Amino acid sequence: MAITSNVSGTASGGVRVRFAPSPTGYLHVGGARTALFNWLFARHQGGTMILRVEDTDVERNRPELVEGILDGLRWLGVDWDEGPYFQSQRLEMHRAAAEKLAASGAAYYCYCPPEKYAGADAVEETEDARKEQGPRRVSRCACRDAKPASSDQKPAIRFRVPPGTMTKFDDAVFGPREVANEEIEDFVLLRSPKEGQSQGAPTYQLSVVVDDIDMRITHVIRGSDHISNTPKQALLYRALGAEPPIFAHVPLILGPDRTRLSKRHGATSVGSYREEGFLPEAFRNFLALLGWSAGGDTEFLRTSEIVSRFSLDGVSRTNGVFDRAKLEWYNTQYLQKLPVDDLLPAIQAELERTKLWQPEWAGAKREWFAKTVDLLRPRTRLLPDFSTWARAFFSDSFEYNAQAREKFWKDERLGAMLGKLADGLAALPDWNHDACDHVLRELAAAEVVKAGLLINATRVAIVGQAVAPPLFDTMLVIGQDPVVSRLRRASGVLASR
RNA sequence: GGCGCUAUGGUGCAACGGUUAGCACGUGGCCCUUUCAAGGCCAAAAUGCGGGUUCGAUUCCCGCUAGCGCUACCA
Repeated sequence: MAITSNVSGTASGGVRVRFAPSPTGYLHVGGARTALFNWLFARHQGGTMILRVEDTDVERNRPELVEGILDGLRWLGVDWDEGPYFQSQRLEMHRAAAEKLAASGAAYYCYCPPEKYAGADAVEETEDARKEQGPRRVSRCACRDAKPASSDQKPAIRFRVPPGTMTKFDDAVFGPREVANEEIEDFVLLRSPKEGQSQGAPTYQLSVVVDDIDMRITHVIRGSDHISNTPKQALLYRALGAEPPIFAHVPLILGPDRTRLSKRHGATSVGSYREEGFLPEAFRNFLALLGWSAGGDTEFLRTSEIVSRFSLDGVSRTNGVFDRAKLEWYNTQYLQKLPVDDLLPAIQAELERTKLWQPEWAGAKREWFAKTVDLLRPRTRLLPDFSTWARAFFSDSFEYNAQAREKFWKDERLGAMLGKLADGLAALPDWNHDACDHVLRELAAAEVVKAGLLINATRVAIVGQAVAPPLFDTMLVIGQDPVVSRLRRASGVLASR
């Protein structure tokens, strides 16, 4: 093919896959999963992951969204070895392919006005007609056989679907497919040029195939909404003298009402889950197991395990519902089970975001930080919990939760008792769990109240929350001086009400 | 309307001719816990319907139904 390529000419051989988003919106979870499956397949096979931006739709295209999509992929941990290539910079190559096909007779010039085929009116007109006719073959344009006598319309190029045969392709998920060519329309390859333009724009069908051939893609892994288009592409491959790749169509992700996941269902962008404070690895684990099965047993799989187990064989053919509750479960599992050191960077980032971070926690007080995170994590669901719910562990400036006060600061005597507790604790020569425990229980006995009353009230006093890790462990990480002063402050608040 | 795909508890998956149909999320209960989680244990909950094939169907075939996808000079 006499067309120029700007694809880097690395050595051939090996698996090559690509993720090809259109910058018409943010990276949504469906696209993210498609990207992830491509990536998992490439990494498992030791192949090459390519990123290609399909930005040929001038109308809907928003170049400024590209960076957001790339960011989403990076956050997800999906990296790529080549690209991003931009389809818009490859138009000449696509046009050349269309012209070549027209020249060889595999395609033809169509002089019909676009309105004849496109537009809401045209579709509706034929809709009724079709209902009465029942099963029928696709109609062929008259231009297929002869150039019309007169037309001032600049031509589009249509693919000439060969009559009388079946078109076949292999799908690693759905198995071998074949359709009668009579069911395939003569689809457009190159649009008729717009007013004032001399050249038409390539269509999606043409561009993907030309690019996939040029980039030597061996496996096309994409959403199953493309499966019906695939015969057209298989035809194009052969017309262009190339063997079609192996296709793998992955099931769609649905909302709770079983319709295709969309904004109506709430958050669908990967970015929104990042902002909510999900851990990328948890999100990845969740996404990987939606429409793919590792084989049964465990569902908590670190990324390296998923990579080593991933295979197209395990991909399901049924569309799946995006289950937010399960995603949250994954997040809590990662928050719980990860080696604490693996978690620290994400929590540091969260605390930096909320201006609570102290540099020494990564240095001299790193051990304290790890211990505190370890203490906190069984009770967290999302990253921001560390700077909201657990704020008092990282700052002296915190508020008393209204429900907590209501629940545990009811007793009138608490103001005085908390003051005495502060005194007792302040006198402690050694700050440890049992000593704190002892002081508190002694006081409870002396005041003839249940220890629980003091424990609960103290918790609110030192962390502002009704829910926190076990009290004496909490005291330990917060430290003697802060605990004492927080108790005095609370005592004052209680006394003055 | 046409063409195609799919069909196991509420959800995600397993069982790929022979199991008391398994696991996980969620739900309910119990244990643990002077908070709340986490954790442990237990429970309820499914093969869409109808025909075949077979000694035997969740599994294979056909029909129906339902859902979804495609049916653009969008991608």
